[in-house]
Amino acid sequence: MGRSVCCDKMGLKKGPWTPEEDQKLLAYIEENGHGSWRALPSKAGLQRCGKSCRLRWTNYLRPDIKRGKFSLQEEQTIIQLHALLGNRWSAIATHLPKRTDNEIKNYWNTHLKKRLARMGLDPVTHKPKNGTLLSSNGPSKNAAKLSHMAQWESARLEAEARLARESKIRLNYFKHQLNPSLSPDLSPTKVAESTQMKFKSWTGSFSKSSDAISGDLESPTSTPTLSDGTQGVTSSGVPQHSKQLIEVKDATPGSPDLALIKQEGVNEWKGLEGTIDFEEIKEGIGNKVSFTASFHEIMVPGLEGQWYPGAVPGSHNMESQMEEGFSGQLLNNSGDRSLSDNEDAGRGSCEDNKNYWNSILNFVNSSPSESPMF
DNA sequence: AACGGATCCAACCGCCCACGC
DNA sequence: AGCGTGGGCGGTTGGATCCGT
Repeated sequence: MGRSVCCDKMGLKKGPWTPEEDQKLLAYIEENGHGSWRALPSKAGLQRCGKSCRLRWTNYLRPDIKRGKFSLQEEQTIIQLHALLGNRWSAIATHLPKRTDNEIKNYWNTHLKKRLARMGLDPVTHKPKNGTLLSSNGPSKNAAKLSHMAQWESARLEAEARLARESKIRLNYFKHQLNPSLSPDLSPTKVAESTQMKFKSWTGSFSKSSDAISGDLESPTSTPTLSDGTQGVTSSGVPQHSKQLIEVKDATPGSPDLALIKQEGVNEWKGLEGTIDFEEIKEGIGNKVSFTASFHEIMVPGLEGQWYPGAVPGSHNMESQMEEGFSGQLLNNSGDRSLSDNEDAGRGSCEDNKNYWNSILNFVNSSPSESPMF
């Protein structure tokens, strides 16, 4: 497999970046985007390799990076996730908004790892080194429980991470709906191709007068019918078009929010839990404006091959929910989960789980002045 | 003040994987 | 199928800074 020629062999600069280099890189990316990292340095007038530029951008210059001291909450998140995921810094970083994997990795290596070691916990396994910590039932039994819980949590986190990725893609998709020029690669088809998602999609034209939209919708194409009577999804994720949607109201052109729709043969209105993409304004006559629109209801996979609407029901702040939701739920649920999970799973193990995290966090939360270990 | 060890963290290195040809 | 390339990831390095003696 080919390997890119490293920087020094090409006579390119290495080492710390100067403010001038940062400025050049920032200015170029702000104007052109990064595109191909390999081609970027010459275009931006930098004597650096593309990889160095990419790292500098992703770890330092990117505008959505939070720098500075880690909060207590962030520390807790890192410790919890590291216990479950190990050194998978990028996976951990997905749960810490605005922190880079490199920063988290450094913080772990320089602060948290040592702190755990001082507390008598193995930084790799997060288990007591001598088997005495947290032990009320005997070291071996406790260790077995911890291992078992860690396996469950790890599996659960894998699923969480997958959902988080999908939500991120969905978020980008909504952003694409708002401003396609910012994210040209996030068309419905491309998004669906890149993840386990499908789109119910309708296309039609209608007119708007005053604040409401109503009118007939017609479809340019025919589509397969699903078993539940809804329309237009292909397994490949390529949107199909439907004749089913016949009326629309309470929708705002350009808005990704909810709309009320009524399907053929159905009397009641229902909220479209997806996004509405108004493609063009065709004409305006008096106070009436006609639109050509396409509607995409995002479907995400559930268990046993079922598909569910992917939007957040009733949400009027979909974006913030998707950005904060999973990591927030993850953390908040670490204790509450024990009360809401399937009771057949065993309340005792849930309590152990809660105690496990509490015990870790109690130690971590203890300031040096409060703990004899520091 | 000077020195040396400890700590921090930006940056680099090397491996891996996905993708296109 | 094999190769070249781009990019992501985790591990490591080394210069800068801090801190104790």
